[in-house]
Amino acid sequence: MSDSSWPTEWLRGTLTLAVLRILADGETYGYAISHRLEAAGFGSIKGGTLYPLLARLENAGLVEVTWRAGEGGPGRKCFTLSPAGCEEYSRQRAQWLAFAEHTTDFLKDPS
Amino acid sequence: MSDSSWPTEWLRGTLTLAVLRILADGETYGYAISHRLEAAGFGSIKGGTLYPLLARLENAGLVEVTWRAGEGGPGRKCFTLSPAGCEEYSRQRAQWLAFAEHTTDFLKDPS
DNA sequence: CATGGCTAGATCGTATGACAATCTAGTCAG
DNA sequence: CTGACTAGATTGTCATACGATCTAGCCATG
Repeated sequence: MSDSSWPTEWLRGTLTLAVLRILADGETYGYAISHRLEAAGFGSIKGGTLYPLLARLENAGLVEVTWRAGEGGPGRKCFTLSPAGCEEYSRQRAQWLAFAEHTTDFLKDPS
Repeated sequence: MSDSSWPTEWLRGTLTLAVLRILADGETYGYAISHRLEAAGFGSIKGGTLYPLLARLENAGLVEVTWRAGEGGPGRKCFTLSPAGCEEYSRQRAQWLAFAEHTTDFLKDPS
């Protein structure tokens, strides 16, 4: 439990969903997202991973972007879930819960 | 149920574990593994995915390989879990169960 | 006997995407 | 002025999943 870094291959798939999950809590920005991911046990996600991912979300119309002047720091690019993003999040969330259950069963069942 | 295979990004991470799971039932060969994966709801895994994966397992010393003459067909390359493979499987299995629980909690908890 | 279909394994080229390293730029403390 | 921290972004590299394709053995049909 202590170190709790999951294999990166597992995180890769979940990362988009995890980001959607965080965005579902309300507007945030990249830097904060990376900290929340780390706090949530997803390890430290690097800029080279996170920013392209956010760009993909933006590109897919799942998030809306606003620039805000930073308080005590540089400007922030803030992200909110678009309606399509909310929908996509619910869909993926439900699907992941089903997937987790499915794989759990698969691993537990004898043959 | 049947048609909707999971997003490939999710399968990617789980695929190795799923193969280990199947190998844990005893000796099999590639072609049969791909059928069992499909039957288990992992979609149809192509040769270009499965054989390199099996080669990686072999390379890592997690499986042992035997050639057997095919009954009514070409020869088969049969795989068994090595002791190290058994250990690795238990480890990954436990870790995945924990991971599934962790992500489930993460998705369910409000903020 | 020739053809096509099934089993079985393997390889190649392409595309995706995660990561480390690096860069710019703003603020603040010393 | 310098260094630390926040914040976003880019670049190059590496791993790997996939589709397509190939070889090869066996069988049934025509």
